[in-house]
Amino acid sequence: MPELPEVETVRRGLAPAMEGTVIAQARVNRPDLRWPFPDRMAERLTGARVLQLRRRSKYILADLDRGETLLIHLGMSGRMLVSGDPLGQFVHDHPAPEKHDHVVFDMANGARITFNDPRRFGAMDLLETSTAEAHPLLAQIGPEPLGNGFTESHLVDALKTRNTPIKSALLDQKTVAGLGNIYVCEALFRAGIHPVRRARNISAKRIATLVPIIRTVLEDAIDAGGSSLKDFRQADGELGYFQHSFDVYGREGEPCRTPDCTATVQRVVQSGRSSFYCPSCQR
DNA sequence: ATAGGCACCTGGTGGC
DNA sequence: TGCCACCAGGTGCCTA
Repeated sequence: MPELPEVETVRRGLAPAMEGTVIAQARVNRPDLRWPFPDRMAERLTGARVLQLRRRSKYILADLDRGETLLIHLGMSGRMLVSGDPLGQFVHDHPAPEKHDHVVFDMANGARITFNDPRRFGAMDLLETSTAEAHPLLAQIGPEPLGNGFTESHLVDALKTRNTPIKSALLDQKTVAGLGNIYVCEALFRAGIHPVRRARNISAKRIATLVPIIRTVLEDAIDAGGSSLKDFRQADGELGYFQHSFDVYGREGEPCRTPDCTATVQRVVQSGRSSFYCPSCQR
């Protein structure tokens, strides 16, 4: 479930097993995910110490002590399983290898990180740390929604000329980083904005309301994900997989959750993807 | 420059 | 049980 909150949850789950620790051995079980891995990736990772795990949009960035940064994207189906952690914080024993385990890091502290991705829309690359932000995959991305750069004036300016549905404009990572199909639907519901409306036709005042709403939607989801980390030991160890209660996403035909609203959640397909909304609350 | 559609890939679900 | 159509949390690339 990798939108920003899930990626942040994964980052937080990986941090205690990886930060400050040497990658004793990195192994790759195939030559590529969405793209070929960089040259000699396993060799370049093996023996490197992870200084810090960062997140930019839906990317995880692992800064290494060799001046390189490992970039990780989970795509649609990517998972990071932590096992064998000596602190007993995660799945204790290494589970049997599974289909689609593409990359494995054995850490010097005994932890094992397994990257599993059935659809292989995920990616890994190695960047020079000092110029990481200039990487083509990162350079065009808009402000972090939980950072200082995501302001009402930014969003108003970014959307006032966009002749595309507000749903599409918010999915565009140049507008704001990290939103995906679920949280755009949820944010538009909370803002009372119909997903099909053209962005430039929505008043600046209404667009401005989206800023705190987007922040809150994402923070709520991160809080929910973070709490699920506590369940790791007895759970099956699936990092980044947690329950979340949605107002509209995936609820086609079910009643709107707004008090006194009698409408049912509708689904409309926009550029090939489902949008869920309440036709009464969202205009 | 911007907008829309396609492609990449596997697995789960529901209908016949 | 088998087969098939359809759906899924992302995003780069190609075309108008």
